[in-house]
This record gives sequence, structure tokens and C-alpha cells, in this order.
Amino acid sequence: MLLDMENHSTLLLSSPFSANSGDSPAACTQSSSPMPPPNNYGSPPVSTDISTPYNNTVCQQQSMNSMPHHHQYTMMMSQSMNNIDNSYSSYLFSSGASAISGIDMGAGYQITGLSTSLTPGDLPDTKDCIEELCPVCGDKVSGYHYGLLTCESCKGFFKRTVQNKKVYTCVAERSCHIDKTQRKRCPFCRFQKCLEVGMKLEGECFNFLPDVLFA
DNA sequence: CTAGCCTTGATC
DNA sequence: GATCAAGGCTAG
Repeated sequence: MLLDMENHSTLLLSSPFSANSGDSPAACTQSSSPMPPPNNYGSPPVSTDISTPYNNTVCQQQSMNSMPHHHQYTMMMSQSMNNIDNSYSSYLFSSGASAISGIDMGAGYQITGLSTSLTPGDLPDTKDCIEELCPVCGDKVSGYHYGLLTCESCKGFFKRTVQNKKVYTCVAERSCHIDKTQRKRCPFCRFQKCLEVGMKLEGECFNFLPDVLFA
């Protein structure tokens, strides 16, 4: 967690996106490592054990996350939404308190996908638990994308948003429920959720977003 | 614009 | 060569 904060502060120093509009996200990779280091967002075991099958990996992730259940998730969701509205830029651009809140909420989301099938006492041992659900929309995951297991559509959505620097607005309260059937309805909230669950480009180089995305 | 499939490049 | 993830392409 704290380590991540440091990463964020590091990010602040390099802003490839805003600096070079033509740059591709890939150009943002941090120095030498092709993948960002594991973090508290529930990121994949990166380089440590790539051979691990997705299913197992998911289980491990979930197990690691001391089982936050649906209620917690929901609470954090509404909280984080407010945070994002008011201090998202701080989340990305500072290493201060706002960043901490951002990280905390990220950690709380990693188990999102399970929320649909898990109960507080029911844990990730069973195959059901893992269902390979996208933490953003609950659809079936297609693999690791931008740091975590997501579905193909959210992968593409995140890619388009970041690469094209899309600007979305929420017509509601910026707290729209995102699931497989409603994910198209509010791209703003969908992207919020993508960020909250921990999706990030290599090197987390999308710090241009606060200026553009949440105007 | 979305989402699924395909290609490409990196890594092991 | 196999696997994985990012990005490209394109039908709907």
C-alpha cells in the first residue's frame, strides 16, 4: 500500500501521455520492467508465476483478500465515488492523503467479481467462487488485462478510453451500477470502476486523465 | 461505440 | 515453440 503510494509519486514525475500526445501507452513502460510490480490492487502475480492458470490465480487473489463481502464493497464503492469526484486528480497526482484513500479503495475492490456469488462466510475455495468474473462488470474474464483479470469488453473499453483520451460524463450521480448488462449505459462510471479495481496501463501512465476525463 | 476475434511482440 | 497480454481490426 505504502509502496504503491511511492509508485504514484513516481508517476507524477513522468507524464508521457500528456507530454506526448502521439505516444502509445506502451511507450510508458517503466524503465526496464515490462510489467508493473505487484501491488495492492489485486494485480496478477506478474512475473513471479506466470505459468499459474488463471483459475488458480484468481483463487489465490481472492484468498489473499481476506474476503471483503458485498456490503463492504458497496460501501466502499459509494465512498470512492465521492472521492473520485472531488479528488481523483489528487489520487493520481499526489502522494498525500488522497492517494491513500485511492489505494485503499482499490484494495477493497479486488474481490469484486466474487461479490455476486460470495457470502461473508463462503469462501474462495470452491470453483464457483471464482467464476472468473470481471471485477468491473462481472462478465467472464478473458485473461489479465492492464493489471488484472478482466473481460474482453472491459479490456477494450479501458484501452479505448485511455488511448483516445475519452471524456465521459455521468448523467446521474456518478455512482451507476456497472454490470454485464448495464456497462454500456454509463462509460463514466464504468471507467471509474476500471480504475478502482486497479486497471492500469503498463507503468500506470494515464495520469493525464484527471484533466481530461473528469472535467 | 461496443465487444469479440485476430495479430503482434515479449517472455519463458 | 508455447504462453501471455497489448493493440488492431471490424461486424453489429
